[in-house]
Amino acid sequence: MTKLKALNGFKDIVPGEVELWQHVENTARDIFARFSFSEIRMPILEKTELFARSIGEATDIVEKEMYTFVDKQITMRPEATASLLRAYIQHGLHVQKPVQRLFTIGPMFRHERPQKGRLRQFHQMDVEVLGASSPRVDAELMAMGALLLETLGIHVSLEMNSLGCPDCRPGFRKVLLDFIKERHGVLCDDCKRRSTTNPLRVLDCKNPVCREQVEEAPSIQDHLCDGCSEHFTAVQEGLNQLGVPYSLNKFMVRGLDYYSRTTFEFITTDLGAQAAVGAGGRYDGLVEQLGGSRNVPGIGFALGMERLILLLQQQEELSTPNVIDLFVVGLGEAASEFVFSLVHVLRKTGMQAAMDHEGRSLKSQMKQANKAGARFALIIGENELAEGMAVLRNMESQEQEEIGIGSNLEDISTLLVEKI
RNA sequence: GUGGGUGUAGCUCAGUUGGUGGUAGCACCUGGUUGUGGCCCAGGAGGUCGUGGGUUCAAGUCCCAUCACUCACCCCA
Repeated sequence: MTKLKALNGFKDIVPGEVELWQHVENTARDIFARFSFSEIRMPILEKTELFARSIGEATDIVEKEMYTFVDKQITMRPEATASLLRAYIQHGLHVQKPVQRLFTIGPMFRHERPQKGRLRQFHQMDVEVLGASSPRVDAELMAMGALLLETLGIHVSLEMNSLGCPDCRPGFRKVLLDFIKERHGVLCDDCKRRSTTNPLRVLDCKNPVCREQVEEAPSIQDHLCDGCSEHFTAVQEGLNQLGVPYSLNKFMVRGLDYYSRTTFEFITTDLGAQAAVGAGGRYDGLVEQLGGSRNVPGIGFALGMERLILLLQQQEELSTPNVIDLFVVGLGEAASEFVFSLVHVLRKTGMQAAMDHEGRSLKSQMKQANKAGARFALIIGENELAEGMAVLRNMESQEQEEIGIGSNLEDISTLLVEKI
């Protein structure tokens, strides 16, 4: 029989590792709550059309990376924003509150070749603000992301750009295309292709030759319309006011079609080829494009959880040893049976209690208690059982005392809660 | 889709010019203590050497194929 394994690009998160995930999630939930975000959870399957309409028909994600049930026209979400907006529109959340602040945490699916920090099922923490157009919200959101990463102890840099809007981007695109045409011959093959598919992408090519060529390229920041320009300036002022360090990157482009104006990335150099641990931006036309009300601006970003975890793991081996309250040792069949009942009563009172079910020796059970991180061990053998007492050992101080135990388990439980 | 690297115990890895699979480390079990954990010591268990073919008296080692994993390109969190 062939061994069954998880699919390529799909990973189990096992005990010892899952604690780190919980830590990241708990920290995020705490910070999101401080910024008045509410959680929303959406299904993983959506109509294929939703992603085609939001992310863009011509993007790599939609063209070749989606897990789609072709016969049913449904797709496992490759990102969260589209689903979240669908839910927002479907439930008329804009009516309940003019500004909705929402976050969601969960798995996303893209059929790419896996590599470091990139999986086929990966997890994102996704944050969106709907109905707010103020540049202060852009700054506030970036400040929240920066605070979360800082709280987690992850060192990144924040880079920002503006992609303009449907009014000014086409103009810049033309200027850029002219610039590219002049150097078309020396650009790499990928960029030759990009110059027709998505010229803005040429700006962030990693090829050294292209980089050099593009150094002198026109900056979109010089071609913004008045509205976009004012917004861009105000976002920077907001970041300055909040003391959030950032740098402007005129080469930064985003891969999804829906972005407008502000875009940003939290960047690291410690993840191999994967630079972005988080990225996002404004998408003012998207709600309307998906059939929602007009003039509902939006902005949001996503953090890649696997990437955060990788960074935390390589920054320091932080081990969170498990700790329990009490390990109850039972020696002999009669004592074990008694302990079986006692442990359950202890657990009902809220105590983290454990025992051995294999009838092992005292020494072995003490080892288990130690490994489980028990603060106390309660030893009950045949003698103790007969005499109505037990030995309570403080595992750290090694002090032990005899306590009287009757047949009433609740009384024993109460006594132990006092002692421990 | 394209290119590179790696497959030996649950994990991390040795394995020489081809000559019997490692007293290796971590983890696990038992004992050293008639009923007391961590440290130490002794012992034990654990393997189709990824899989299939080929060369050879002999293959973990050389050759071919295949699968898996991994890193990178593309793209993205």
